[in-house]
Amino acid sequence: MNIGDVARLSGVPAKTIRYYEEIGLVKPQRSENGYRAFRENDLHKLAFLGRARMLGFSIEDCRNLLALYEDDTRESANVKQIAEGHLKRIDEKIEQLQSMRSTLAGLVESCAGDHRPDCPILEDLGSLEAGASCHENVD
Amino acid sequence: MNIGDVARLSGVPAKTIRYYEEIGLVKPQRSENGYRAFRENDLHKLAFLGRARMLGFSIEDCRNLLALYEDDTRESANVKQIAEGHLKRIDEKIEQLQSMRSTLAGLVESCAGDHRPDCPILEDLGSLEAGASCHENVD
DNA sequence: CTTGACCTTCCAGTTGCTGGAAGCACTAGG
DNA sequence: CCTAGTGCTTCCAGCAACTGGAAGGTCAAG
Repeated sequence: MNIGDVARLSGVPAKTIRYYEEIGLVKPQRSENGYRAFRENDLHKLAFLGRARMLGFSIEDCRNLLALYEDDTRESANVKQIAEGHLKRIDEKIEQLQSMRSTLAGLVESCAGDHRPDCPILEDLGSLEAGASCHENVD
Repeated sequence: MNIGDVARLSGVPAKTIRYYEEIGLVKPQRSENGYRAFRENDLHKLAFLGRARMLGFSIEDCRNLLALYEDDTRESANVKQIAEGHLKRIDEKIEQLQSMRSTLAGLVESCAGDHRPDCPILEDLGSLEAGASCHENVD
């Protein structure tokens, strides 16, 4: 199979597949003409990666999960541990976003949104006290 | 004020302040010795930026908000529009994360997490059907 | 006069791709 | 046999929003 075929079948864009090869996640063989030659196994790996990425796993998590996927002697505890770690990170992110959301929603609601310049949103943002002390990374 | 002072007072790291200058968000003057010389106004802008970033506004949003902040003839409707747009993006992100979360939580729960290799998480990730058709960007 | 804290610039790296240019490879049609 | 069109290759650049570090200038205290 050429890269276009696996791209279609796995749902992972060709560009991304080349990138995954570059960082060592897949290692397709090469045909005489220099084209990447994918086997069934590669296709499965790519689908695996696509799905894992859709669930928000980092590339490094994916690398580890893939290693476990390929390892018949794995212990499911290791898989679960990675998944739980990720779940925790998701929960933290959700909380952070919800906290942002509630602040922002409050501000939006309090703003008239008319032709006048008065704006509680800008007033809040401009207040020195509001943020000078706390320091979170949102991402 | 030197950069260290405004960094302390605004809560924005010095590195980040230099970056903000580079991309034109602040334009501090310079002292004889080449040091950046910040005035009260710059300090307020930086605090504004810090707070806006904490609420998840993009740099481009911040640029626009800052312009409105500085513009006495603004209409609060413009501010509100930016804030509402951002609020919508936050809500979408939250939904996406919650959808991930529920899938992942289900998988985690179904995994024994013991010394045996059987693992529903890996089985799900490995299934071709699961993700080949849908294509979202998570961020 | 030296130490240390501060400041400067510039360059590289982060995460996970994505777009584009330049250039082969292959297939179908005239 | 030539050509057009599609698909493949590599490499380089760029996105967001910083962050770290090197190499060096500046300033106040002891």
